[in-house]
Amino acid sequence: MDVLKRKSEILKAISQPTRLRILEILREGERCVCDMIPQLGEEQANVSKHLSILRQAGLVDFRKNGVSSFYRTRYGEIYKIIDLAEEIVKKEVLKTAELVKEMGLKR
Amino acid sequence: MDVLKRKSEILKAISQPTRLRILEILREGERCVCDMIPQLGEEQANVSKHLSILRQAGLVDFRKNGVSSFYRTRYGEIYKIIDLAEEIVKKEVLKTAELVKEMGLKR
DNA sequence: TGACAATATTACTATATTGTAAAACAATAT
DNA sequence: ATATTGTTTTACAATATAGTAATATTGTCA
Repeated sequence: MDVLKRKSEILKAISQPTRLRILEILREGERCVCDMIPQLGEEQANVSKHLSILRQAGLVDFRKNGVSSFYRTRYGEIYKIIDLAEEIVKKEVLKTAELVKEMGLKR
Repeated sequence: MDVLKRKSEILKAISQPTRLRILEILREGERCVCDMIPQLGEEQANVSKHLSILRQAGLVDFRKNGVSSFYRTRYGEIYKIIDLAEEIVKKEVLKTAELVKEMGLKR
């Protein structure tokens, strides 16, 4: 097994916008697909496909109860990763704000 | 600006195997493109393109010195993200190892 | 100036990804 | 048995991405 490729797969699976939103929902704990669909406002088939990508990437577990499927995240690290990405965004915003401030002063 | 989209962009930029390798080289500090190419064993044009993707994603800074370009990482968070992905891989390996052990005992 | 070296860009092809629509499944209710 | 509900899978079209080859750009040096 190639660790590099595996790391790439994991990060790629996390990186897609709809999947980020799914993971955000699962941050709270186990959730039924039927609950995710309205929250996401995406086609049911689309949600299902993104869930299957997260499954294939080994990032989520799921169990079936009757006709319903319940998903949950497998690794807390996923959220640490997402939060770090958010920190980068925050830093960017901060940098831009400072730049604006500087430009303002120089008028 | 859409934070979700930006997070997605950042993680996607990091997730590609060749770019992960580039970022691994830059972990040590600023590096010249001319040093990266032989280390990566990839086409010059390909390396250049991946660097431009990292630039566009705002993850690296670069400066020119004569004909050479020197790149460096902009955010330490990038490496925290990569290391967390590696932790997930390690956990997976551990799980598999335990499974193998269990199966071994049950023979 | 002209040649060379390092890097970036463009053009192109092959492959992957996303979203949607339609069909298939499986569990439950009628 | 048939219908219904929740979910997954398949098929397809549009778009994005990665890699390679060729070309352009820029700085340096003879």
